[in-house]
Amino acid sequence: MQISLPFNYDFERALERLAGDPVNAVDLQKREVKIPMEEGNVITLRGLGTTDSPSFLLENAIDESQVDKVKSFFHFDRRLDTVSDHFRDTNLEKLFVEHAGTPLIKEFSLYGTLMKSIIHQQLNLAFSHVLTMRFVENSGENQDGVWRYPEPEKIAALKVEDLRQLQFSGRKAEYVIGLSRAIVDGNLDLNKFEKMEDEEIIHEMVAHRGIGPWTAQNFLMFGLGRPNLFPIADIGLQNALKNIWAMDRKPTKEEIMEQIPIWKPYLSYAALYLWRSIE
DNA sequence: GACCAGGATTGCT
DNA sequence: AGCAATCATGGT
Repeated sequence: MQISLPFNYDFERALERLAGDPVNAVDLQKREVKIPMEEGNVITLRGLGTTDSPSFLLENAIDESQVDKVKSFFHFDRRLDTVSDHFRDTNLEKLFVEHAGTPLIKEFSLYGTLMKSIIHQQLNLAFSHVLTMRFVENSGENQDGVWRYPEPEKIAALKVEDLRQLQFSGRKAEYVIGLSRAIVDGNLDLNKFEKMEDEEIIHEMVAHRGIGPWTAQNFLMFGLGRPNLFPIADIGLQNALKNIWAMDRKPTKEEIMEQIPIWKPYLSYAALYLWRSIE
């Protein structure tokens, strides 16, 4: 089926960012991405139009609800011009002109989002991508050329040593296995978060060992697609602000906090574009 | 060979 | 409540 949007949408930039994660199957030449659906099939989404006149070809959906899911993953219902307008006359104006029309794409798996966030804690991007790939190669499965995160049951049954062999730290292995176990046991229900408020979700998530503020905020941004998160503990964001603001040191948490009221309710876009600015 | 990376936990004041 | 040590490895 074909979909067109009544507002600007920069699919190229969205694909470029997706392509930065080797777990994703992105073809920049064909302008398409494969989406492993939880129902078991793989959907292909291809960009046909331009940023000014965006349209898409969506193939292999098994029903209308899957089409809605893909629309949700890619935020086809969220206007982006209002986001850039909000940052006019702020100290991020240039950044938002540069990235105007760039959507916040959700991860295709809530569980995968959480695992990836844990794996990315404290590590440089290159190495965290290596670890994430080892994780899916070892326990997930490849289907039609795209990697699918494993079921939490499979990870819950692993031993710390199994992940240590993949060069996970012992603690990171404990987090990954422990959280998978919590999901299997029903103590952590990622699906119910869909209908909850940001603060309530964060409060519940950080009670679990291995999930701190940064991880919860990342989950909200990239798992649920929430528009108003800024993981202030993130070194990358601090370095990006240092560059944008031409400082000779990273800004303090207090200096960043001053800007939060100005940037809201689109903090996630500020974070997304700041990350893009240093990639 | 330090020091830092898209942090979180633990134990000590 | 706030700080330092700890974690594992790769890049600079």
